[in-house]
Amino acid sequence: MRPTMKDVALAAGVALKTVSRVVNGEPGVNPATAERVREAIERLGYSRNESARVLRRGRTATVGLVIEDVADPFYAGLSRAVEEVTIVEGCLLLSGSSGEKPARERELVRTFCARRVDGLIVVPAGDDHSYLRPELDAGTPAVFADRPPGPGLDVDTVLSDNAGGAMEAVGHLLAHGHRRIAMLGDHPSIFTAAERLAGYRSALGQLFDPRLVAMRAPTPETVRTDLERMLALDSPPTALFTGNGRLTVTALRALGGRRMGLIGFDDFELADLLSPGVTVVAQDPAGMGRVAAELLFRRLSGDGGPSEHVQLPVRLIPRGSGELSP
Amino acid sequence: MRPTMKDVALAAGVALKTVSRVVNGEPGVNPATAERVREAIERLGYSRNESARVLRRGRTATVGLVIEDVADPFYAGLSRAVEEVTIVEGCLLLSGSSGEKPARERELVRTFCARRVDGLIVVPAGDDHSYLRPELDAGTPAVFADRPPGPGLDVDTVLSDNAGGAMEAVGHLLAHGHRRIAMLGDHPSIFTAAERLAGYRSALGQLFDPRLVAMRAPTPETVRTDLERMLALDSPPTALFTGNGRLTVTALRALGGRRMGLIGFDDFELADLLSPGVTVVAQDPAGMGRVAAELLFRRLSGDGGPSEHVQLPVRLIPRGSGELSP
DNA sequence: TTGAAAGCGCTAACAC
DNA sequence: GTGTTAGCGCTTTCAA
Repeated sequence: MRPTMKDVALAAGVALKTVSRVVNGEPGVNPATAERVREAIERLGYSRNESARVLRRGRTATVGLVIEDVADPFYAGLSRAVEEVTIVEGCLLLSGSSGEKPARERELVRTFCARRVDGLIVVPAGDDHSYLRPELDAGTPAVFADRPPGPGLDVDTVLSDNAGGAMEAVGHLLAHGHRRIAMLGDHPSIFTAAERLAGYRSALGQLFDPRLVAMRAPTPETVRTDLERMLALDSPPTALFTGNGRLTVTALRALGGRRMGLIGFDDFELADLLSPGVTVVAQDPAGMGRVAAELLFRRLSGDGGPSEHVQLPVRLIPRGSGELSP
Repeated sequence: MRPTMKDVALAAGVALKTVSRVVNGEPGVNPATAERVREAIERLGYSRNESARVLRRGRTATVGLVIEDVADPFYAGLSRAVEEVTIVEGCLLLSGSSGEKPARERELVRTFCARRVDGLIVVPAGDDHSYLRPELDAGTPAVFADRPPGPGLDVDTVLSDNAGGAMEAVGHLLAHGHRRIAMLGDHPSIFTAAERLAGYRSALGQLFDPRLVAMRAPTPETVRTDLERMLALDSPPTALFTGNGRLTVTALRALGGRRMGLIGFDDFELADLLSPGVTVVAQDPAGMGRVAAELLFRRLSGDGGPSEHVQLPVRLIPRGSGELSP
């Protein structure tokens, strides 16, 4: 069907290896011969079969990326940054969304490994990564982003300063006079959610009140219910800290214009256009992707040093909602 | 390094072919033998080398997706839908962002083809796709989404009803009493931008005024400049039609709370939370991705019928900004 | 039910 | 400079 090197060699009247040399830009080919080969390539519409090349060389020039959901702006930004670095390094990106399901994460990683990706960047959904052991031992490096791997796996990680960001957010609300500060977070089995809860708690100290905390997978209904319950308390919250971008938006809808101190973890588009503007603790998804990818490519180029653990700073952006008084 | 079928065969005391049969679930293997093989596979941590398999079989079980930018919510939604279908079909997704650069689109397609993807889904950046001819001839089907291919290429397409949506938007503003309706759109060399401009123009008829139209790659500065120019006219616009999601958001910022009729093409998160809510013509990015992917897989399973051209409906969602009177 | 041999398209190692 | 040979790990074909 498609022409092969052999076909090109035949057409150009040279040996197969000469075609290979031309295709790969190897030195030591007579310019005239090379020209003849190039002409045959053009004429036959030849393009190198990468599968064969990969099989022979052992490197696929492909990186696998497992995230939670490409349709989530945070992970979309991360993906784009990973892709950017990957392209520069001459590699391609295989990617897949786990949808927060450990089984799917595992399935994706397995599939990527069967395709012999050179390396992996994983935003884990589960917390048992023992299945990665053989792959790591076989020399496929992995970098974990956003969340660390389960116990027993010593790999590079790139995480945001989740606890610090939450502390800063709550501290900011405290500084503006709030004493009853509620938190809506994702299920604490998710690393980032647990870290942010820890930061929230430590910033509140004595003021901590478990009735002002709701941690579970958010839907419009659960958020509404949780908020209503809290607002019906004897001393209701005057401010709210939301544990991720989706929660912030859902909470804004549930609040329906009710005036209340609010700081959300994660920045989101249009946060500045709402009134009041929404104060957020901004992460840097693109930075996270870039750093993770660069770390991976350093490993791929032979860096065998001890595993690195990068913590990315977060940034509080005051826009109004976090500066309301109680 | 990694164990091969040969290693497994040796360990299990069978021939290589028997291992192959077990790995691929082919019938006609003695259960006891199969068990022995499985045990050896487990013990050695064997996993099939897909590159070798691909080389032999000719099919990669991989689909290539070229979009404009994963970090754009529209394309992120499309990607996720494509991924969904792809996974169900047992394939993997290679994807890349063209960043609206024809050269990069071409490069990505080339690279994907060199990896022998089974099929392609392309949101084109350029309008010359003659380079795809050899790939199509070699039997790699392609589906174009969001925008059609350049002239001379007869492939399946999945497009939104861009002109119809624009007409509906402008008609809606007219019905609410507006007569001076401006349009901000992307550069008309982009298919969707041109189509939406055509719809705008045809809905306006005699009311069309070229001074109320600005079509160019949007940046905060250009949008601000264009709007200021229009608003300084003797009879300034009382309403605005924006040609895509990014433009809508940028225009909202530039307007800075100024009360003005507004309908944007593309829905966006939080459009309902602004005040007034932003009326939009919503596309269905996930539907587009799904339909394109399904079309591709129908081709892959042998459907050789004439090329299909799906047009997806759009939906006007009134939220307030499009219902303001002049 | 099992196995031996050939070969997918390419690159590495070595002649010439 | 150029060509020959071997073999990457698998599936296909055919034989036992």
